[in-house]
Amino acid sequence: MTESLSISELSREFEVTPRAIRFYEDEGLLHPKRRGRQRVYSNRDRVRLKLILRGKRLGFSLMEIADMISMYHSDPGETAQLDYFITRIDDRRRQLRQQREDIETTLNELDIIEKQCRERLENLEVEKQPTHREASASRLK
Amino acid sequence: MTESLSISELSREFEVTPRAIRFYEDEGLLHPKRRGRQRVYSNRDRVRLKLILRGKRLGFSLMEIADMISMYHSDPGETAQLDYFITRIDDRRRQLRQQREDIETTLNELDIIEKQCRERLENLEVEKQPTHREASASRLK
DNA sequence: GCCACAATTGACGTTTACGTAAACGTCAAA
DNA sequence: TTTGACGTTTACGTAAACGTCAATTGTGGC
Repeated sequence: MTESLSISELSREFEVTPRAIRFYEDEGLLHPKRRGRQRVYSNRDRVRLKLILRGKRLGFSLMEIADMISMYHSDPGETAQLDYFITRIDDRRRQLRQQREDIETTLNELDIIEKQCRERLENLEVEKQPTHREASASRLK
Repeated sequence: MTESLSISELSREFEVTPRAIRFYEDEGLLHPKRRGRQRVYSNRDRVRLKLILRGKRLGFSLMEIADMISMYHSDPGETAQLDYFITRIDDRRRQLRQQREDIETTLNELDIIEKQCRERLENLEVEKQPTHREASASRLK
């Protein structure tokens, strides 16, 4: 059941180049098995790649992403390490909340801008047909 | 009332280096006035810088940010341009929504991870005091 | 066994977003 | 007048994240 994929299959599935995937491995973010020289990606690797790409969409650097992924599996033994670990989690959380806030703000602004655009569009439509023709309904181009 | 700032004042206010600010100008994202050779930043420039930094926090490239900022002020005259404009807005919106979704997912995962950490922490505390000492309250280091 | 094609491994190139250093102007305080 | 503290331009350096190209090396299919 543990599907194993070649690099090109994985590449197509996530729309990233094989080069990128190999690069992530060089950077220690992926550790596929090998069949001879060939890389074989397990389902676990797929999940990791998904995490990497999600991190990228959020603008994180590969190092930050590596750090986050390590959180998923690391099992720090000592209390001090656990404390530090939790601190790191908190930092990430703060950062993500900030981003979420930035997104809300930007989305609101986009709404306003689009509204202005649509108004401007309507005005242009009206200008184009200044005659007594009735309601200028939506015109299909 | 239109406060005018020097580059170092602006730099301190937003915690970016003067170098970065000049770079944004080179890239066409800022257009401060000049008093002689010196740059003078108006309130409008401050707002722009704020937008730039917000874009950066969201992981956008300077080019994308420039594009977004242009949306705030551009006044496309033709209908076709307006249509294209609205398309661009929609694209950005889609991207931002995706990011927001990614953030929610990640935040949830962080919650789970932290919870596991805290459980592990409690276990460690218990292990350290296996005697009949009463409730192990919080210890200050 | 041979061929086409996929995969691998270097190695160098490229873009983005600044950092850093050099060399100089400016103005006010000591 | 010297000395900082800023500011400017020019230029080169750099780290990150791949792209690109070449040279090999398997490897499945006939």
